[in-house]
Amino acid sequence: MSTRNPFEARDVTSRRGGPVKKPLSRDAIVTVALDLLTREGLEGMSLRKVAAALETGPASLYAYVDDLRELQTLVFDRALADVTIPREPLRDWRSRLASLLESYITILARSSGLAQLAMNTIAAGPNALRIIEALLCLLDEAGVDQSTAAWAADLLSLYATAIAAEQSHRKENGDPLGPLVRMLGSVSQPEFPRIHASREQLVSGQGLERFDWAIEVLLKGVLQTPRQSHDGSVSPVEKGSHRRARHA
Amino acid sequence: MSTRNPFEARDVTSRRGGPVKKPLSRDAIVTVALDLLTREGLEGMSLRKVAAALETGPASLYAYVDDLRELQTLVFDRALADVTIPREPLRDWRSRLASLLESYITILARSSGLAQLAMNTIAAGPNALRIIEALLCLLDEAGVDQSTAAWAADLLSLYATAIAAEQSHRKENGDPLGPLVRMLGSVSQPEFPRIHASREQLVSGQGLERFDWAIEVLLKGVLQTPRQSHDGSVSPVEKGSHRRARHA
DNA sequence: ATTCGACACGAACGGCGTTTGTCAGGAGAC
DNA sequence: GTCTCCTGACAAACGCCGTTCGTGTCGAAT
Repeated sequence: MSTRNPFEARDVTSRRGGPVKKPLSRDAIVTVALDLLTREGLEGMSLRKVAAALETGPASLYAYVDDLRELQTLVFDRALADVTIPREPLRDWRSRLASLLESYITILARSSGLAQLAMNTIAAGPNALRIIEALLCLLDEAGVDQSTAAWAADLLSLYATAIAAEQSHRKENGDPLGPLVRMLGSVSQPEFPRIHASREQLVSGQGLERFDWAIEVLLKGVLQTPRQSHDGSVSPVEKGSHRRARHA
Repeated sequence: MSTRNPFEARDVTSRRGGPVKKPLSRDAIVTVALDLLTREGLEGMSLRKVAAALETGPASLYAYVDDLRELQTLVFDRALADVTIPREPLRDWRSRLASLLESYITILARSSGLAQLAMNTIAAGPNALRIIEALLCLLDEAGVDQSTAAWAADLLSLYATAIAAEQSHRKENGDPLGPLVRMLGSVSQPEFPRIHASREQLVSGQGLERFDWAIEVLLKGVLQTPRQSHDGSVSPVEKGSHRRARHA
């Protein structure tokens, strides 16, 4: 596998063409693949199926992507293009941050295929960067120092991805709660007393309710937990230099 | 696929046996599969490979597991058997909780195969329940009400799983930081100024450092964010009843 | 002794990702 | 204009996968 940056578009000029079939392009491949992923899940996005949808053979795709993994990465970033970055200047950062994460989760939870892909793919494309940049801006606006914000952005996106996967998994099963509820329902009280007592709460809070609580938790925690300096203490001088850097 | 509880051991008496081959058993299958997963990743745990390691054919495994998915679920829970639940009564809950999560992350991050499996599998087996029960106990000891603890346990385990996956992914690549660093290193400053400024911090803090900070964040947040009751307020009466239930 | 149920497992089916090799078309050089 | 080279297009093939089907064997029950 090459070390070429997969997000730089190769200038490939399609040699195929004619009155009947459209020329292939990476854009078309990613578009079709995302559609298949959304409708049929990760297994529905095989190279064969993508190629068939484009009326060609799977080997043709290798002129545009190195392998399936690269296609998956491109598809994931393409999906993130739909995430809305809130930009109203009069709106408080907290609300905008919650909206950003909510949009992210909504996009990912749209289909279990996408959520599953997100759980296994490093988000490093232009759209992912757009989102991280927005997170960092919002955290800065919240008064979080740059160093802490870096880790907080990671924490928030990790959690958002995990929540999206959880929601999409529940959405996928006709029985929305599925095997987990069956397991919790059959838990023996002497063996697992607290689980037994909490079994309804463990699966409660679908959609926004649990998300809202969790964002509260994460933001409260982040705002009160600046990253420690190397000697383990948070010094007022460090805070001061943070403020100066901001106006540079 | 049946609705049988996969964690209840089927009483299967092996009909195969003899001086040369050991009788198959579910335990042996799961053990071999976990070993293969650890050494060769998720793709290394195919039914064919597991069967070959047991000197049989893949079809033989269907007497013991319904399908590959069930085997994966069993393997995941088996791996969680190694998670250490801290039980020293004189040790404070915070320290024990951090140790529990650290043990969980260590086990999962042991191999990228296991971490990947954890990202795609609902933890609902006996060992997973053991961990959730311990989390709930510790949160109770921290003074967190039952309702909030239910969600907090979920939040903590989601995050721990995601961190483990992140760590295992980095561990797997010889270049421990890999494509993400390359991407961050080539980010353009005018387009993504905050990412550019934070690019080193975004990937800093391997191992315990970032984990310790994140646990601080999550615990601070949880302790200050009880779940709202249905009418949106937290009432002292509700806290009272929580305390009474505790001594019941 | 006979029958039944279930483990054991090879063969086969349909599917996958990827590589190899051939063809055809376009660009560039002469 | 002709020739050569490069590259997109893509069929065929390879090796691998999960699962089903069918057959054989053995032990328990009658």
